Amino acid sequence: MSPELTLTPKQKSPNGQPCCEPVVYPDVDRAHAERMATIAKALGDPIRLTLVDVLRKHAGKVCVCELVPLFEVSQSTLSHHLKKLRDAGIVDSERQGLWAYYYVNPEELEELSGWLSWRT
Amino acid sequence: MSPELTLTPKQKSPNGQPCCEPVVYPDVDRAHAERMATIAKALGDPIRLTLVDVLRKHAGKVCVCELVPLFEVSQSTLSHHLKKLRDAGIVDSERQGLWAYYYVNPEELEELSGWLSWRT
DNA sequence: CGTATCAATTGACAACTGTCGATGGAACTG
DNA sequence: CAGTTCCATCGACAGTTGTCAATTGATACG
Repeated sequence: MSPELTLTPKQKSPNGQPCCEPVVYPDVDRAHAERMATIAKALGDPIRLTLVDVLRKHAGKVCVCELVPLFEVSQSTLSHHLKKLRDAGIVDSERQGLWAYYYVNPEELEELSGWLSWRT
Repeated sequence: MSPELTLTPKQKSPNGQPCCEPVVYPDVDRAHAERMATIAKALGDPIRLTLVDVLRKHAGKVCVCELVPLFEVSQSTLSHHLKKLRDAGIVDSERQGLWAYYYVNPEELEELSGWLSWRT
């Protein structure tokens, strides 16, 4: 399964020398990696990932009061998760009277999505 | 920018009633969400995300001693990050003499990648 | 054998996370 | 105005995270 390109077999380097020079470098720069890691971190909790799933599959805005009963956590915990998603830019919300409606910003997922589905 | 489907405008529910029934449900089940969240969490740090980038773009196995100088953290911190990636199943390693070679398990990224690139 | 090298593990520590119950503020109802 | 409802925020708390320096264990060299 693992790629079987025979790599340059390492030799022990002479005494006092570091073992090797770096021969590989990242393709993503630091800012790029930080933005994507922020998004990934926000998705790194089952509740938040499911929230994004619900909001994304439902084309439109969803009231918080419909989201709360989907999970077995308190209302304040859910509010906290929604805030994390907002802070990461993945979702946004809008107040209408008593209710708060949430929706996904699909563009914010694109960078990570593109990187993740990179092929050869 | 935001989807402008006019949602069923909510009415205040009669006293003592909850505001609404949930009308939306997740498409992902709990186990599915947990697996993907585990992967996302592992990618939720810039160093780990960059490590995966390096390992993935380099078709083959990369020696830890080449990875360490790419980042401004100590060897033990990098080892810790590699362990997290291993624990999540994203990478695997192989010892050869003194050296440890790491490589990506691309299949482990597919589930999250597929979910993330979902369209309408 | 003794020394050097690479990488994993340990222990420590501050920072952050997920959770809850309680509180607060805005907006609607009567 | 007084009472309700929805949702965000606060304070607390145990658990996890990212980091380092120091140690350990395996392997190689002379």
